[in-house]
Amino acid sequence: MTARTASLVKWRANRSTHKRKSIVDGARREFLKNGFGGASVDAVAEAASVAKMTVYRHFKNKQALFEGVIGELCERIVGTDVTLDPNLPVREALAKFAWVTIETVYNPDTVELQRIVVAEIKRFPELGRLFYKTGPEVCVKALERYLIANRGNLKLHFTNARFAAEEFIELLRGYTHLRVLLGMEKTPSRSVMARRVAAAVNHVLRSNVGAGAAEKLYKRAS
Amino acid sequence: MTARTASLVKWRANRSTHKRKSIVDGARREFLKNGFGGASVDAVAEAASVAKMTVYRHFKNKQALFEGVIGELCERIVGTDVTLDPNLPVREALAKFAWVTIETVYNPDTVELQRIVVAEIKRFPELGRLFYKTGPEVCVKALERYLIANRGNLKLHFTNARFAAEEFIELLRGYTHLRVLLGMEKTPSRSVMARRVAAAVNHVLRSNVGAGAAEKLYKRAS
DNA sequence: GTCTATATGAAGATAGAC
DNA sequence: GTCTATCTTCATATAGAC
Repeated sequence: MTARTASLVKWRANRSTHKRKSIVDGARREFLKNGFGGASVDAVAEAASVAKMTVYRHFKNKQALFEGVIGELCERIVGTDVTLDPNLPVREALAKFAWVTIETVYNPDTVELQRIVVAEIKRFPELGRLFYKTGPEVCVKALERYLIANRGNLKLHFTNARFAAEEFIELLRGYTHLRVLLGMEKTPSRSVMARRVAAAVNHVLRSNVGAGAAEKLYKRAS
Repeated sequence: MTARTASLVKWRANRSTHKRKSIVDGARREFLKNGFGGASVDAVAEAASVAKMTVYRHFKNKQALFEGVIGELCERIVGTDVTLDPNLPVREALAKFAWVTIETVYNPDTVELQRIVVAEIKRFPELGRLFYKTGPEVCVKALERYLIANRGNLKLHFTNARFAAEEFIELLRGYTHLRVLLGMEKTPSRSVMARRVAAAVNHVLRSNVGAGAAEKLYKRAS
């Protein structure tokens, strides 16, 4: 093989992976916007500036494409930093964790992802589990571990760490989340989020710091 | 018009409304099982034991049928008794309300309805509002009114009744609801529900009655 | 009002040239 | 690997007899 043909092969491979990426990007936009049924492969191809056949070259069928896109989304929505800093005072560690979590939960892409996963749960049951394991469960487990580790240090009011962790995130998410899912409200403002952070932290610690203090903790944390 | 033709007309009208009902029933089953896109009008017609044309005779198109079915479902899922009994002690009134609410929330039909409404929120934005107004909002408002009315009587810990009411229902629903929506768990057992009832009531009253007591309250209430 | 039979159109998937 | 053009299926919606 000459140097010239080698570089040609390489260029082709690069172009191929590049196209694959643009297909996945286009498919993500289309799926998030219109759902599985609403997004046509034609639309995906057009969004990716690619011929439809090229889509089928890279993915066996529409379902494989969907699974690929949603799987990738699930894994990247929760970043790496969902641990609670053991060096901070407990209240601050909780508040910082709460801020990271609530911003992820209310991220428009996350909301759209949850909608579409719930919508297609019958057709793709595995995606429901994947979403839960890569998203909510990661957060709950991190918090649970932290609560257990700090059980002795502080007067925390819980008998079951897992249960307490879930309540924490439940209160953090709040009723607003339902309205957002139902398309009645946009992403909540920072002050609304601050209120939720305060509610969650106060509940697990059983004390009374207002939303203002939570806002300060946000500034310090970010 | 003779008596005989009159009765014939009446019989025909009855048959027509009867068919309409069976169409709506069949459509509800199909839509709840397969969603809007997954349910074909053919399937609806077959489920209703009716020719497809008859479906189009009663409903302009598939979307009108869907809106009719979902609308009807929304309105009947929340029964009439979402008021809090002012004659009961506060704790019992709250627990009774909580039981009625949580059983509605976790009713399989309700879960499926929420899934499908969320799924089709882009295509049918009004249905999201309808669902919220006829379901969650009714509960929140009833509780909010009750909390305001009883603010003076008892040492309740809230500054904003609306907010407290939402937190109550949020804790009542619990994290389990997410797992149910994601298809990972079935309808929770009565003991799990009792735990949730206790969590919600305790939170709003800031005290400590366990799930066992809530179970007793359930028996007394039903 | 209800049925059988059919038109219309959209969308998933493929054939074959380059 | 990528494209244009095409096939096929299936679901919405309608026409016309009874």
